[in-house]
Amino acid sequence: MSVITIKDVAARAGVSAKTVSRVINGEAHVRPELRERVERVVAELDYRPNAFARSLSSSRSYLLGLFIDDPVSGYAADVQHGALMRCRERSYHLVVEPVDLAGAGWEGQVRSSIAALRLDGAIIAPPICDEAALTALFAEAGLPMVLVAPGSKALSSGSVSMDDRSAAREMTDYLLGLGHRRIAFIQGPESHRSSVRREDGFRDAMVQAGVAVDENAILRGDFTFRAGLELGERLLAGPDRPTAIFAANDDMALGALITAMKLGIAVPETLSICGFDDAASSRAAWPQLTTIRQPKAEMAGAAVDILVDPQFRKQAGGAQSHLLLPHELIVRGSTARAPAA
Amino acid sequence: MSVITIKDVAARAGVSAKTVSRVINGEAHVRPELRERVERVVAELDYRPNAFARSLSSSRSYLLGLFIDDPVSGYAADVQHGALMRCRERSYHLVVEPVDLAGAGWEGQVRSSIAALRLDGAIIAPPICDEAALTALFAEAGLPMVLVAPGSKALSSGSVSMDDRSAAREMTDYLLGLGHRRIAFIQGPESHRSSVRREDGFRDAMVQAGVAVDENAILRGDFTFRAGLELGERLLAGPDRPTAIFAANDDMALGALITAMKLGIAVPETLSICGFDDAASSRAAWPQLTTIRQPKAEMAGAAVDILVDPQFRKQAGGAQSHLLLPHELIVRGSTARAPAA
DNA sequence: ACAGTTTCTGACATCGATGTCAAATCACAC
DNA sequence: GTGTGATTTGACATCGATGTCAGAAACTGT
Repeated sequence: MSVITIKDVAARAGVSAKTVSRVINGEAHVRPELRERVERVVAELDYRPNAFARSLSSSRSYLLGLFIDDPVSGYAADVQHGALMRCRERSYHLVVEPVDLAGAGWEGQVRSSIAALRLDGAIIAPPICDEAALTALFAEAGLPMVLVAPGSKALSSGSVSMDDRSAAREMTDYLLGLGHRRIAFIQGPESHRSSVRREDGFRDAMVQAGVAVDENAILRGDFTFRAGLELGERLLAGPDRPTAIFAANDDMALGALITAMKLGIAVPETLSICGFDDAASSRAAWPQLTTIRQPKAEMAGAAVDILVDPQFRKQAGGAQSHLLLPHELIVRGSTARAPAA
Repeated sequence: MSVITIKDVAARAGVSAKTVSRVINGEAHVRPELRERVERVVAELDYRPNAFARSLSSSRSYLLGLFIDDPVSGYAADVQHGALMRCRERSYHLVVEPVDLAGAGWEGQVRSSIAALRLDGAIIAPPICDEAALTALFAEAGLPMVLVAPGSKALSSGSVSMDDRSAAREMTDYLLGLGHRRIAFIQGPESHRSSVRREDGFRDAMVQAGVAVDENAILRGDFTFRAGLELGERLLAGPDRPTAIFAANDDMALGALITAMKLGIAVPETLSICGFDDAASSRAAWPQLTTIRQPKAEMAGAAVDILVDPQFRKQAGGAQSHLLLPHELIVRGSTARAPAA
């Protein structure tokens, strides 16, 4: 017999299939003695329930969807890894679905995933978690969802985030504490809402310290390394250059760092640079980047928990928990006391 | 009615469920007229077949598994992306399963995925595609598999790879052509078989050019950035330092690059550095890395094709095609003519 | 026009689990 | 020993599709 079914187990244990089912799913109302007998047979035969049959009858899929904009980015990889590990612990599986909001037909793609896979829940990564048209699709299907680091909490979904604003404030305070006054800020794309919060935090700290914000030193990039290169050049080529650059993500900070090198500006002696994310690449540069550790994997793991835990799942209309995870300021070699001049 | 089933479509089109099924699956033996009618109703109702029911009855899951060692790496991300896109085109789904060969219990995990998900096929990424104990598990389950860039072709599985040896030879020839003679090679871990091929290619070129290989300048790293830092230091700190360093992957090349910077060695003027992979990070450094573009996404896509195409699937014992995809030498700023001295 | 093919089509069983519900068993008090 | 209520257990229907197979319809060629 190539595949072992629940009936085989039942026959061998001398009970009904239903009882075996009860044991497997840890339901109550099974005499300990029987339970043990069934468990032994399950182990003996190395029986594994067929997920499809189970899904079909229970209308639970044991599948979570991770919807993500750019699955190639390091950010995505960290989120995915966190989700994957937690899924594994809870014997769920993860289906990764790229969503290209720029391309046509993404709605159909998403609809199709929802309808065909009968996902038990959706995890939506930034920046697409801020896209109302997307979340509406899930809401419409009554699919519980958890947003990872959304710009704002939605009513119809759970969320897991960090406090971007406070984190940015801490970083700015740290720079101010090092004596920096001319601090440039490289902002992320407007569509990435949580990144907007970072600018808020930056301004908070500056205002509170009574330091004027130079609006010409607040630039907007698209989170890419290339943007960091170009905006870095814009900031550093002219006169009155800043003594510190704070970029809203690591890739852009790295771009600025490389530009500084090209221009022969010493980092951190003459210029401090810091990022945000603690991407893998932030350690793959020299000097290594001072940055904010964003708990990406932890957020994803928590998202899985919210979707899987019965206490959350029961909430009609989906999981509605909102978790805030702690971040951490990581000081590395790219920042130092402001130059004396 | 919240969920539309095949019966709804059948009723509305005035045919049997089986006929609808035929239309959906593009089977022959349906009168064009009926086919069209059914298609119209499917579109009208926006019907999507339930994947579980389908899987249960057809014992095909429309699911492919991607088994990967370290899902966080950039390499993994590229492979995954390639597989994902192709899956989407062919309306398959991808389940990513991390396999930690170092940890205990990975066998059980994999077995469980195979048994519970009834995958239609497995894509196995390097370096674990070279692990006989792992592939044996799939073979045992009769699950078709395709290895991505394996060290050697197995009989029981398909494979998709690039010619690592030739690629390394080309790179070495290129360095030799620039006048370099003292060329160091940073090798990858022994377990990563295809990387061993890169050393072969390096030696081929050196021997063919009649240049002696300095065995002290062939070091072994573990593919990490950190290894590149340390081995780079070992190569560059002493006397007789090489004029070029060829690393078996980009992360290590990057490490070496940073070390050179720390030591104040000008790249590429005094030292040329090149990598292998064309990882995203190879462009996020300055100077940008000369490297070999490995067709990662294409390989993964081809793996999907092999597993999905009926012509391959029919082969008893699994897909056994072996594809070789072209690579490309990408010259960027990190290499230059050897210094005159 | 008719037997012999070939091409369509649908009735029904089936995949392997879980939900429902009623029957069987047990525990305890009187 | 019997009645009451709680706990265990299993028979059977069900989820939504596809596989099988037999019958109906449409073509052959003579």
